[in-house]
Amino acid sequence: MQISEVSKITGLSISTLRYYDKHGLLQNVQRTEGGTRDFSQRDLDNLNMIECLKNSGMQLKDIRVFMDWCEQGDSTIEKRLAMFEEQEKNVLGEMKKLEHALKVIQFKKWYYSQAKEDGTLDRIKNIDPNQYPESIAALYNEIHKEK
Amino acid sequence: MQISEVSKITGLSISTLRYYDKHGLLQNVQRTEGGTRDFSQRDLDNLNMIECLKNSGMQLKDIRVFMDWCEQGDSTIEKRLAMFEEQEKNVLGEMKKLEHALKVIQFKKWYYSQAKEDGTLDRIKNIDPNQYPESIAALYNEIHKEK
DNA sequence: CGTTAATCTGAAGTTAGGTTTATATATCGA
DNA sequence: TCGATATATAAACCTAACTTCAGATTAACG
Repeated sequence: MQISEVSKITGLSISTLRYYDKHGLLQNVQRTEGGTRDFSQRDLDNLNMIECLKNSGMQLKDIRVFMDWCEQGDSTIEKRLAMFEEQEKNVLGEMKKLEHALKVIQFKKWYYSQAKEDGTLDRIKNIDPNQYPESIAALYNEIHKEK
Repeated sequence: MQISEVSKITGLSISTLRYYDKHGLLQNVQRTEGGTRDFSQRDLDNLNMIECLKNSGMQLKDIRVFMDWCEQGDSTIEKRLAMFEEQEKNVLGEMKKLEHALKVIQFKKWYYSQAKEDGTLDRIKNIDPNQYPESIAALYNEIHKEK
């Protein structure tokens, strides 16, 4: 499978694929007689795993370490398990942050939609929080509760 | 309030605070006679908003635009509302990605915990997916269902 | 008042994750 | 086989978001 084909399938640019190969994220990509890369299904699977780990917030250098472990076989099973356990924590942490950000954004959406109706911020910015409608007050309290 | 104090409160480094000021993310930070910054509660509130928008995945240059709009008053209310609506979509998209990544990670945790018990990948890597325990099969199917 | 600690500025350096460019080969359809 | 594409490499370039550095000034303490 040629690099342009893999690019289309994965959505990664050709230069990114070459970059990943060069930096050891794909192991032993086959080459034709002439030297052009010949990707296999296994390479596609690896690219999928890389994409997932990237989406989970992992850095390429750490993904590379993981890929190396995969090459090394059974002796690295425990390390790989530990890595996924660690990464699960990271993802859950990121999700918490996003959830908080989402609440702030939703509160602000309400706030500015009120201002839009009024044509000015004057009223809304002076409202006492305990006069917010119930669902908004709930958001507001979650945003401002201490950790 | 001195820069070192703000640094402690926000957790941002002193150089980051100066960087934000220089790049227009904070408006009109007051200065003492001698020229040292004198942060106000309003600056702290702005830093909080910046932190939130950053956590939601927004870039500093876009946050700067938003901060400028805030300075400009009522004429930018609709723009600000539109920005939060857009940002809500972005956050929801990010959360979807994280949720997918989390499923893959949890599947892999199970996979490698099995391998760890066995001491080898030999058995687990050859199991047919429809022999996975029910909860794992559910994960597996969600991971592999097409979009 | 002196000195130690904190702050200031502009400019250069850093890291991650690519992209672009220049130049050279390879492969493919007619 | 020719000409048009595709691919290869190394090296330079790029952006975001900071950090570090050098040199100067200011503020705080005893």
